[in-house]
Amino acid sequence: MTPTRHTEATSPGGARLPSRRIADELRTAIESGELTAGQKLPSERELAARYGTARNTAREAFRLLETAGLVDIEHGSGVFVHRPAPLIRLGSDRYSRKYRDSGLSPFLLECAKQGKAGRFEVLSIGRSQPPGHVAAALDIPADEESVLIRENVFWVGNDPVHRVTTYIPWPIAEGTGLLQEEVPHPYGIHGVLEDRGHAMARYDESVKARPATADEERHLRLRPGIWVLDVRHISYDAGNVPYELTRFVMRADMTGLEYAIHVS
Amino acid sequence: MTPTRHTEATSPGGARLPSRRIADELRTAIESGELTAGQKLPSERELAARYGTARNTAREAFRLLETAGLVDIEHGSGVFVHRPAPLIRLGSDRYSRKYRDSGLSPFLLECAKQGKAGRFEVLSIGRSQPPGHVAAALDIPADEESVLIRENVFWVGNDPVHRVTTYIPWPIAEGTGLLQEEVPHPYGIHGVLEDRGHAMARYDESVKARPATADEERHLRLRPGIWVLDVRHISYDAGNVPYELTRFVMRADMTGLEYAIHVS
DNA sequence: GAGTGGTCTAGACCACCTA
DNA sequence: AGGTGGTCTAGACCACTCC
Repeated sequence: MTPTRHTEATSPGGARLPSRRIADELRTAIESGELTAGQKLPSERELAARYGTARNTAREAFRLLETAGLVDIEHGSGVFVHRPAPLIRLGSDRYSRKYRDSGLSPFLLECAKQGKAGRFEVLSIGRSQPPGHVAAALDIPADEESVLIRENVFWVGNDPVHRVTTYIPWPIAEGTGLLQEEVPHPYGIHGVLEDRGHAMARYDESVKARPATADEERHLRLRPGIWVLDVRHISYDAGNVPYELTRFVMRADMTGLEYAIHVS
Repeated sequence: MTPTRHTEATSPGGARLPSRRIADELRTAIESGELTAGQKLPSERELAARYGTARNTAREAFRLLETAGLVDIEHGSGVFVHRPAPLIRLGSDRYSRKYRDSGLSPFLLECAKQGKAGRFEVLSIGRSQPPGHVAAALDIPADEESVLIRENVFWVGNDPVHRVTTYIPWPIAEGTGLLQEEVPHPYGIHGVLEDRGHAMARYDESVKARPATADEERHLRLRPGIWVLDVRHISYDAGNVPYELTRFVMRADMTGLEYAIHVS
């Protein structure tokens, strides 16, 4: 009940525990810059010997640091000071018409801007029943095959970073060629929808972070403990019709979002 | 190299491991709804006995589930199916003048909208040297005491949820009363700055997620493994002058962001 | 005080990486 | 092959919670 005050402690109260003590000393060395990103730490066995503990205790110290994002544990190789991954940044202007000349879809546009090689892989395409919250947002029936669903994985270099699911009301998608893998427009899905009479006038995005599901860990090749950003995007045309909903699940250690907001 | 395909497996390859097996069975029970949020799981000792393993193995199973966000482990009480915390949602219109009548600052406005009791606690106020990236963004010298810094913790109910640091160029803050704890304006800091000639015309926000630091775990009372949203907010006035930078560190399990974007 | 999780020991064997 | 982390055992004692 009475919170202990410490000037320097990183593990209040538990500083006496061997695993915390080992972790704290390594943490201090990392945060002070004495150990630099990518540098290899002593092995579990060596730390255990050095501190006179069981190997499991040294191991527990490494776990604490891994959970805090300070080290990367690599099976068979060793433990290394965490090396932050380069971010792919998504700007709120990525749908702007000013980039139309680039002939790139929003995701590839961002990759190009940031000098990265991006591509997307199609997981599935099909007409089907929408989840309830999608039906509600797009104002379509939940009990019919009322949406086209496209599932993609976006890659940056050799890393799968985004798991993307797009829902388009079937009456809008029908006959546009969006059932095929190859999107029949240089500007991507949004180009097709615009030709169909739905030009983006505004969009809403809601952002949450949460641990990855087992499924997402597989698709995005995540080690346990990495969180994802879960973004729900809804596009509206000039008539205020919601004509497209996309859910982005993005590995949070490699993704940044940037929004420019005008205040009225 | 050859990824194994499983129809039902949640832990590819490792399904043979006792800890994974225990975790997978509990995970299935949770995801199927057989165990519901808040429900108590068997104790480590009971699981160990039931599966004929050492207690540590049952314990490891619980750790796997905790990392995935599926259970909450409570020292002395037991392990419970994870009960998601209610979100505090921050909308991109929270600085809009249309809410001026409410007489609430943006954060308290959001709390009121969502029927929650919000308050903020002042950690520190002072004139000091800005960090380099702040100096660059606000276009002020990094080697002088050129900013006013206010550090707050925002509370929702009994939970500290946001750690907030605001930087205001000293020439703007000087003489406004912002050095005192009590902000001399019903609309908060932004009211004061507006009276000072800096009305918000637009703002930029960049969003990232990352594990909490030890310091943040303490201030926000987080258990290890919880990530935070790290938001860098810069306000611009009608003359395009950046007059305020705020860094929000928000516990990601209790925070949602919502943006409405107009496309041109 | 009984029951729960938290930490630790001292060993063993397995899985993976690098050479 | 040798070194590294990954998992497991069968105990022990500590710290916390709840009755």
